[in-house]
Amino acid sequence: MSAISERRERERAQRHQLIITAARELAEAEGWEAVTTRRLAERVEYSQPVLYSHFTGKDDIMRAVAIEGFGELATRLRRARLTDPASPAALHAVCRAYLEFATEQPALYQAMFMLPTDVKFAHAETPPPLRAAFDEFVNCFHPDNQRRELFAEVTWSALHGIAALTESGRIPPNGQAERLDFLVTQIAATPRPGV
Amino acid sequence: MSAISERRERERAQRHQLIITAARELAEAEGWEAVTTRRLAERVEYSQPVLYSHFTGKDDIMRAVAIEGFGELATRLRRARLTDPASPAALHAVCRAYLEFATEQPALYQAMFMLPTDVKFAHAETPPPLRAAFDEFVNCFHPDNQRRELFAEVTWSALHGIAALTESGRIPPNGQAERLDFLVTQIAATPRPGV
DNA sequence: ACAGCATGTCTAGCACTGCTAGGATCAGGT
DNA sequence: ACCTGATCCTAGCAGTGCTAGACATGCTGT
Repeated sequence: MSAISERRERERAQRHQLIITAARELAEAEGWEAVTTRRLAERVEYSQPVLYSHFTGKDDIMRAVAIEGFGELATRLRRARLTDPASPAALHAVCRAYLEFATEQPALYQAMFMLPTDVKFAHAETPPPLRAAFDEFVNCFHPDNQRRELFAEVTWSALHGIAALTESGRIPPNGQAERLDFLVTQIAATPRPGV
Repeated sequence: MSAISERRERERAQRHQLIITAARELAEAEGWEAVTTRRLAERVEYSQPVLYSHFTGKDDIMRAVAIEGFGELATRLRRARLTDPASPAALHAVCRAYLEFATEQPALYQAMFMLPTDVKFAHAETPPPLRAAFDEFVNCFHPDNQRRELFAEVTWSALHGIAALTESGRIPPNGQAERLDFLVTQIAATPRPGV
């Protein structure tokens, strides 16, 4: 392997990442429906078919963006949890961090959790960063709690519901803090009949 | 207005409904991405432009399907609530009915709550059936509860999260009952520090 | 009863989409 | 110096939502 082909391989890897970043920026700026292969190719200053030498298609590019997002989400959730590891505070911090992530980067969040995907979630082939992000929720609950996974699953689902409905304009963006407080309070509560 | 033009208007109204039903069936059978204006036109046995004499475009057809769904959802939720109006049981029944609705008719649910839309939700122009559906959640909580709307909002969001993540394969379909039980228990609980 | 108007419908086409086949260009090794 | 293989681009395909213009039909005023 010559130095020249090494350089080529390096450039190829850079271009791979360039495509991912360009797709992400374009989606964040104008939405995923504006991310067409032509515009993307123009943006990375190559012709359209070059995209298909890196990815199998548009879906594959979106999947790459999503996986990049899983890593970032995991680190943000982890940092939030470790900032205040006391029991209910940690859950509250992680949940807030999750909602912030979703609102700050709506297109990225869409690629990760809303648009059709074939990324395996609760599965053996689950990307490790995704599993890591989920585990941040699990770790908010006491290790003795045998239903931690269930707790985490429902918490995550509820947060996703809030994020998704807010992003599509089906829930007013105001009062997010109240919803968050209420959700965390109830999840962390010891069941007692009431209402 | 002659009898003939009355008949025409009647036929036109029928065709309007026919388009909506055809779109809905096609979406339910093969997903919304398979609902193209050409296939839809072929299905109703008219040419493509006829669709545009009834609706402003594909979005408009999907909105019509969604609005039809809001009515059906409202009646189902209402029936569930009235079957067992006692306090926590009603909430449980309504939530279960919501999830059943989402799983039984995934494409319809998508049009209503997942795909981009410009239907106003918490707003003056909200379609009455949608408001009625939401009120079924509100009515699960005691009228003295000054935060009923918040309760309902978060409950709905959590259910939507579960439904959305399940439908897109991001959550395994098994264990839906456990998630439902847990959610309702926590929402109905009187807050007490725990975990 | 008939000309003219209005309504309704269709064929054909536009600009766009994701994706791909084929040829041209250029570097590498012999 | 030549061949080989990889790389990249131009051009094109089938399909998308949507629309303009032609055509036929049937209602209406004289």
